[in-house]
Amino acid sequence: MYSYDSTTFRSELNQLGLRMTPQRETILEVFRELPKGKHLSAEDLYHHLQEVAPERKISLSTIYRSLKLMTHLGLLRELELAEGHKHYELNQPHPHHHHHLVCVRCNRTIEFKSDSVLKVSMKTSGREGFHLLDCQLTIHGVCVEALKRGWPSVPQEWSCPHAPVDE
Amino acid sequence: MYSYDSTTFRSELNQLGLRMTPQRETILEVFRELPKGKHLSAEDLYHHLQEVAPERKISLSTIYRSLKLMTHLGLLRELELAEGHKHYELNQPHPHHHHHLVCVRCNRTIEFKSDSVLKVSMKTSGREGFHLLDCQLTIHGVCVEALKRGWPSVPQEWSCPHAPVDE
DNA sequence: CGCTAATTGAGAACAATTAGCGATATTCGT
DNA sequence: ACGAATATCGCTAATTGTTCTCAATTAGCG
Repeated sequence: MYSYDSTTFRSELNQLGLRMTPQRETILEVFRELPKGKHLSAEDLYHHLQEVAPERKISLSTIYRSLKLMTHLGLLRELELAEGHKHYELNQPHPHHHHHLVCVRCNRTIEFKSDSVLKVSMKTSGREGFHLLDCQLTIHGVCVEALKRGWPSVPQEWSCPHAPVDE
Repeated sequence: MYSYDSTTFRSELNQLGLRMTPQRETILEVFRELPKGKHLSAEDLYHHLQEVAPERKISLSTIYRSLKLMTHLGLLRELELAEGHKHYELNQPHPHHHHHLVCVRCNRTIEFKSDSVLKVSMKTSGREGFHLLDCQLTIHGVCVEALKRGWPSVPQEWSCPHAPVDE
């Protein structure tokens, strides 16, 4: 296992004068059991619990509070994948750390890994004297399916097409 | 000048059956004159106009509509810098294209450039058959000042510190 | 110039998130 | 274990950022 377990979570909370609660434990558990590549919004999590384990239902407020806390603690990663609301996933260390490619038309999301992005992030944060927490490369594009479907025309002058041509 | 001018904007609009309006022109102008490294939210833009050029005041609805349109057209870039609301800046082609390093405590934002991120993005989108629109690497960290000020402790097990150690 | 459809402004409507507040439950010292 | 101190919970109401509705206006084109 490569990410937080309940015990580590508890001691980290206690170090900060915070407490472990069944709710927090439940939320961590849900994220740990989430299939790879899935991420949940607050609502998603709320409904998921209601369906899968109604006896462990957690109020929306608590969910919001916990997601924020756990993100702040580095347990979770907050994703902004252009769907209007935030999504969360476990924040995993290196070999599992990944980024996202998103189709701006159909919202399809693909995960990918990149050591060079990690390196750039470490180098940059180091140079600026930052303590690195997380780095997310989000690529926006249009997938072939969406293009075929004749979605609104794609403009010509984008930033990335002007990227260096070598390599 | 490396980005859209009003004329290009107009013809692009017209090609799509849309119209150039004083409001849209004003908004483009504001962004073009914005100092490097600054980005505005919808509210920011609204108030900026009210102060700087009250006679050209634009309604909030129109601002939201225009920001969305211009982002969709590729003129603007939508930034999610963890401040709760979206910020916008001109979307600039290669040598000016950049990414952001953000302090999660004080919200200070530093821009930086990276060819390797561009390359990763082009390669990844190409491999998945995506038409590349924009790529943004956002690094979250804590700056030294914030650390010194004794902000809430920083957790130990982060994702990026586990990154490959070679170089 | 005049027609048609895109656009605007104002406010209402929305959806996601947060705050306030008693009631409850976890932690820690004993 | 027990009990005090206080973090946390769930509820509801409030806020925030953003979108929608619709009548009035205006850009684009012949």
